[in-house]
Amino acid sequence: MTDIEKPTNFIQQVISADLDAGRVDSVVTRFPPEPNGYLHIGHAKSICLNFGLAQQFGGVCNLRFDDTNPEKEDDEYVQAIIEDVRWLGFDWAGEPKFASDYFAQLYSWAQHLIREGKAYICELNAEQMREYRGTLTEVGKNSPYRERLVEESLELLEQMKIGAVDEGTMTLRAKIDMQSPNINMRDPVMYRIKKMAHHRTGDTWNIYPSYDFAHGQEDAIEGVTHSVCTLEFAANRPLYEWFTNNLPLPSTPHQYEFGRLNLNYTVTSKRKLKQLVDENHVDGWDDPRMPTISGLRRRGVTSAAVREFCDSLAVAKTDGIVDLAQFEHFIRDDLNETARRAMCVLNPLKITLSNYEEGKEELLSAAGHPNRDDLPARQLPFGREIYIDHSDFSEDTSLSRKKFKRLVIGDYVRLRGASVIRADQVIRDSHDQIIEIVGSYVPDTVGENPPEGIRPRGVIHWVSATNSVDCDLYLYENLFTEAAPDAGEGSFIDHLNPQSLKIVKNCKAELGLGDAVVGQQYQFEREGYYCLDGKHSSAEKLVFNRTINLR
RNA sequence: UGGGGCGUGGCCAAGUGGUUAAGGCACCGGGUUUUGAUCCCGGCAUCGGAGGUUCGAAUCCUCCCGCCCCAGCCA
Repeated sequence: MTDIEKPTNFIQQVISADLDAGRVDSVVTRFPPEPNGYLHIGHAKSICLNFGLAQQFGGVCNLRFDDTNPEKEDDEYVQAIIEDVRWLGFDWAGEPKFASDYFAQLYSWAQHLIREGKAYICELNAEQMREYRGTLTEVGKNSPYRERLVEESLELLEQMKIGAVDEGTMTLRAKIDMQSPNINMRDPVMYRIKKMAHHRTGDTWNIYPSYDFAHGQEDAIEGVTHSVCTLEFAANRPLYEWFTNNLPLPSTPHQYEFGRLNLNYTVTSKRKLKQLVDENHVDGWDDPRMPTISGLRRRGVTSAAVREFCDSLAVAKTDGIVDLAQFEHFIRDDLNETARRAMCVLNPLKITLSNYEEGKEELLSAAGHPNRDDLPARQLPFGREIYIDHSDFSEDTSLSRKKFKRLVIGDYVRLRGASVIRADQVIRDSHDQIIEIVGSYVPDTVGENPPEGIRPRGVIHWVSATNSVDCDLYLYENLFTEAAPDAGEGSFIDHLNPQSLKIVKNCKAELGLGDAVVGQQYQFEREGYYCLDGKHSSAEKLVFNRTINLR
């Protein structure tokens, strides 16, 4: 596509070096979401990175669900994530993987560490454990259970596993260093008791491995060579390495961290997105205002646009906030190329062309796209009565041609794909509101320049008043009024934009839009990009979502 | 404050001692245009600060300043 060589990021450099030095034979990456929510644009960056890396180096990428905490996880999320990754255009190696598939293996590795004297059952409760852990500036102190006998720990772990121990009373901990300046190394928890059914393993287990005890081992089992995660896990890397170094693993993966994506005027935290859904601030996870993959899809954003955007992002260790305008650029860029053109009048104002034969209707042909002839042409019914948008007419005839390239009394304008017309007279109702314009058309100007002396001020869109389809338009704005909804005091909820959804009813769309299908993008010329909403649209009522306006 | 990480134009960034300091977004001019769209042309920084090393530093050293992450039996 582009002949400009893209600079390589630091992870690509590491992989190249590993390949060159023979440290790895082929690349294996993974995208490891926890199925506790829907994927969002931030995940898209990680997905494009991980699957992209595998593609670039001829390796493979796994989709792995990190389902180590049954508390917040659900199969609903598993299915949604699978759909979203597919929609983004990626395919994983083999079947999706699950951390829960490795629970038995993890358990025996835990026993291994106990036997090696590197793990123990601790009976400190949560509060005590916090006290013993120390703080950022003070070292911690050893748990009184730290030197428990191996056999005893082994037996207690088994008791925990079968459900004979109460939640919160015991944990399995790695015996590392309570004096470590890295708090993550102060005897971290490997297993905690949760007498809770797991969405895949049911009630087989009463204990579940912690993220730290699970992640590196999952990577090792799958032969992941480069385990790429976000910056906040950097402090966990020594622990990741401690486990991979102290366990008899089938391979030794390595962790690399990059900066997660932050976008202004939106939130990208599963917790906050879930709150928006749970408190009904939005119409579900796939509300078109949500930065979720499903929301973007419903909004009409193409997966190509998401991919292009993600590829434009730097993979580095800086944590900046990307301007929403950058994402919007890629959305428009793709839609401009792919969206079919159509016309829709949001705020209809009737124009009667007095010199056009009454009862006559002709079919005009318009291009499906200005510079693509592979898209089918459209048929536009044209007659004596048409609609234009109210905002395309002004009574102020002093407006300069340059400033107002639309219709004014006594002047001409080109109807897109049709004739040049002139406005002659304004008709008002009893409240002095303009309800109709009487005008005239210039014969033989369809696809032809008007005669000398007639200079249209501009080109406006229109639709037949007698042969069109009605529809409602959902216009979306940013969900938040603040660039950084999370910043400052108060809740991000306080910064919700009350104007984020505006519904415009009874719009007039060109006839062909009656056959619009979900998943097809349209550009309503001079208005913006739209798509049929799968949730609100029905046979009787067409509903279109505005993906984004034109610049 | 202990540990880890990061600071290049309004935003995202490339840059790994010698280049006129890439590119994209945004913005501002101008041209084309039956979408005030697209497209095209042009404009737009001395690199957090201060010292130092060097013939030469955004790139190396020192000190300072600022921001982010870690004190869940979350991930």
